[in-house]
Amino acid sequence: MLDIKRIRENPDQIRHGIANKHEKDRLDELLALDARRRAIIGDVETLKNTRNVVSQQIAQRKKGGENADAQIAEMKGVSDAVASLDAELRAVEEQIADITLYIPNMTHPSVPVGHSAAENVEVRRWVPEGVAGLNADAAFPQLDHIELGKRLDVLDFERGTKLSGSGFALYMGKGATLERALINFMIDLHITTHGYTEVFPPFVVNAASMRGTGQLPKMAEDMYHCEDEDLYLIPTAEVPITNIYRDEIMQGSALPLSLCGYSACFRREAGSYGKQTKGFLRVHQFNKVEMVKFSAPETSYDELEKLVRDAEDVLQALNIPYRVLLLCSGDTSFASAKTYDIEVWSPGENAWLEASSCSCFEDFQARRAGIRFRRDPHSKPEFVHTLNGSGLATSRLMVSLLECNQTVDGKIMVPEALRRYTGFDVID
RNA sequence: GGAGAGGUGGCAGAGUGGUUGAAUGCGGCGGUCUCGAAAACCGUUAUACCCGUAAGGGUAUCGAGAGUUCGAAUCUCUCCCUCUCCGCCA
Repeated sequence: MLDIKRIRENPDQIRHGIANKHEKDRLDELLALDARRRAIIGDVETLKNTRNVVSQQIAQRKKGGENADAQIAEMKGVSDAVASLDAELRAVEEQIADITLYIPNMTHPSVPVGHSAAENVEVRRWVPEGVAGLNADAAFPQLDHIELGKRLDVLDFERGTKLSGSGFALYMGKGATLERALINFMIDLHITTHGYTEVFPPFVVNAASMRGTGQLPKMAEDMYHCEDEDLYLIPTAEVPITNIYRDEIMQGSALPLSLCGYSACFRREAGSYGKQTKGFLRVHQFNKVEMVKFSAPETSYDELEKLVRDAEDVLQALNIPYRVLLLCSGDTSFASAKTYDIEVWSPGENAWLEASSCSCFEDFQARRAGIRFRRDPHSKPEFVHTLNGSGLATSRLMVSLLECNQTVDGKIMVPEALRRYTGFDVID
């Protein structure tokens, strides 16, 4: 959510920002409502002031045994006027909220303006020696993760579908162990060498939390919803972890605060038919370790760079080839001001797969969620800047991990760094 | 699922329908005292919005909403949430 004052004072800038993200522009309507709102407030507060003053006088007169019928009659009219103005004000404010909740965050000046993924900018890539399709020819035919998973009996997409429907994976044997090892490895790396505090959040949250991080109202169709309780399955641990401090005022000395946690992630992926859907490429439930930061405004972009490096560290430790993209405005999500995607290499698909998305939201989420901080015990509360990034999602990572480490005889070598977590060196 | 209790400031906890934005205590901040600290004492300590260059002024907020009233933290109704006990259960 943007500050209404900022919109009022820089309408052209906001108009550009909305256009850059290809969202609907309802600014004229909004500005008219805003003007109406302030006019009503001026009127109604004057009336309320008279009411308060005269009510005091009535109390005084009654105390002194005087008659106050004239004042009481007068105030009856005032109260009626207040009631009708208040009703109109509420209606106007509702309309304002309806519009502002759909205004996207403005992108940072360093974000290239563009329409689609084609205009994203690769900022760097990290590729170890001998990667098939990138800096070497394949020495043998590269199997994809589905084939590998089936042959080694570690991934069973057919039975996952039987259990829950398409888009639900079933890990078996060493595949299940590898998944668990990966999660533990990533969390340990972040909490021991990157300074994060571990969190284990609920996987189901209320509507207020979803509104706080921006999933609601816009993304309602993409989420699993429990009707009876009006609760939502989280699409990412960003939601519960960012909302930990919703409607709170943090101490400035606590910033920047870095949290990280694992969660299962649930996404309906409504309307994604026809996109890459096989195997792990697009699933309704996957595992992810999420990093979340709360920062003072002046350091948030430094924190974003660190966040990306923290995610990259995971991939380098696992020897997985990747590239980092700076997303163009049109590909940057609704709530984000600047986003880097990290894509891992899939020899089986001969393509890059998005495995992480690291974003700075500036105060966009903080405004919605009411997350503030005080620089000093006496200073005014200010909104924090929030950031988050996957560190990382295991499903796409698993694709790359299996495919990049396959051997000519169809086994998979476990990366060195993971072995103390898996307890085995090879899947065969 | 059954029965009960309760939601007031950072926390604890008062509050006959009329200077109650709200007593008191704790905590926080500033100060006095001290070589320094503790203790004690004094002072101070909510947020949002509107008008205003500012100084300042105004309005709202005691879980949420509606009602009664000239006037509601206080009375009525509805809803939400939390807690306790019983039942069930990983």
